[in-house]
Amino acid sequence: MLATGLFSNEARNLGKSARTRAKLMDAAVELFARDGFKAASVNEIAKLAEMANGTFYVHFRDKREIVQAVTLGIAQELARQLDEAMVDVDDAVERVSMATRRFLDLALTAPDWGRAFFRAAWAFRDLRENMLSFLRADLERGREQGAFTVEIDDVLIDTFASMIMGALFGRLAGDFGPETGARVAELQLRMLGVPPQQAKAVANRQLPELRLTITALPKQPKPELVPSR
Amino acid sequence: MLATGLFSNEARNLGKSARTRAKLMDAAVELFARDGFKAASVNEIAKLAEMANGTFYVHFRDKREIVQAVTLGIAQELARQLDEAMVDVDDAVERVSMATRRFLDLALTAPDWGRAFFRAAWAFRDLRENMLSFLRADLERGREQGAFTVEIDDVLIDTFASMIMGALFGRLAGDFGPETGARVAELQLRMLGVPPQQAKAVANRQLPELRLTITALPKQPKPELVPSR
DNA sequence: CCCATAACTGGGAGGTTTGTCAATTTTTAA
DNA sequence: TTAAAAATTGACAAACCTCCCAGTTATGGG
Repeated sequence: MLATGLFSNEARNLGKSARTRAKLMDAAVELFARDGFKAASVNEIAKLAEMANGTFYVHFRDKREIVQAVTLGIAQELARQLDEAMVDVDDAVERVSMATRRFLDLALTAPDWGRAFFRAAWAFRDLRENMLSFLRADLERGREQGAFTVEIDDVLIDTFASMIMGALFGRLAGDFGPETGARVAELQLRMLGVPPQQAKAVANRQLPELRLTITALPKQPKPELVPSR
Repeated sequence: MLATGLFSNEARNLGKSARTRAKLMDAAVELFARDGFKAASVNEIAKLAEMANGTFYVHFRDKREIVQAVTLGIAQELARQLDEAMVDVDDAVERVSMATRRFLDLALTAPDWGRAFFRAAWAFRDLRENMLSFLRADLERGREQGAFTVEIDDVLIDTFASMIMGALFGRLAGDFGPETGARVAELQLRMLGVPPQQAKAVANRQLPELRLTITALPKQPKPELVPSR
């Protein structure tokens, strides 16, 4: 396995230990995506990362620990990217539509990450709830703005998330194409009480270009101010 | 393990072979529900069914085969029960609401079955698609009756199903209470284009008593097709 | 450059898993 | 009743798993 995975890419300028750790995590993502957390074995992870079995235990106490590191890393990075894409969007209708569409685009950009996230979302409640808190904020904003007529409760939040996860699954399985995100966003807005015509219009609004590279870990605070080239 | 599971119950008047097979399937349901299809081991299934490891292989060629038998059995029985509960309901709005609510009630009546179904629905496409065909029929009926304004396509069907599966997960995890079914049905009807007030009213309509016993297998029209060996 | 220390290796202990099989018990039917 | 057929058992081979550890190699601060 070449060190081309997202974690490795992020760690490429760090020390040897960090690079090895990242390589293991990239291999783990690939296997978690394919086989699930339980079925993926440490042996196979080490083998895919091209190192001896024993090396794994230098960097992780046990399998549980790499599962935690990987799922947390994925969730954080997805949340960060999503958040970044929406910083300057105030309208809740736009935000909700954008979150669904962007999330799907993002997950499809790195399908192994998407698959691993899909598994993690059902398996780890805390990770799931962490992601949902962002969602809740946008839904409540929509009520305040008078855009959503539906009552907001836990079941709604969860249902909304399930719609996204279902779409993610379908996209990853190749059942649906790139237009899926817009369609699901439209259905979500209808559910929330946005008039059908507006729901369709907003959900199909063109989004700014998606930056394709994912850098796995939170970035350095600020790049130096450099005169544009 | 006592022979109290649903498959065993169904097979209690059949020959010894069928009873043993059913006992293994009941044990398998329990473990599939808890650990998933991959993580559950044949050893453990046999142990839980109180028989020697070798006996398993008399009744099933390998693990794949019992997984298939169990998931098919669960899906068929749930579909049968659902269908039976709705034979005399013609209005699509009612049917759609009822399907969601009944499905959840049913799955909660036999939580292990519910959990195994939840896992199977994501893992086995054919099983999933088989269930969805029923759904599609009701949604199309609703369009014909002029009750649903939304366009019906594969993404809609899938999204609709995802909402149900999400609710199932939440119910099984104990996150939500019995009112969840009605709430999700309401959200679904809103999404489909039913006016909010009507959606709420229909989704909260009292349902006739749920028959609590599940008989696991449909009456077998013919004897075993496959010669055992 | 030197060498303390960090990183890595690979074999292996001890456990579990799948699937087979000869021996034994139970069921069935003549 | 009895013998053939069916069901069941439990030991076992072979593969694979997790985690450990003694020995080896690579790294980088002084």
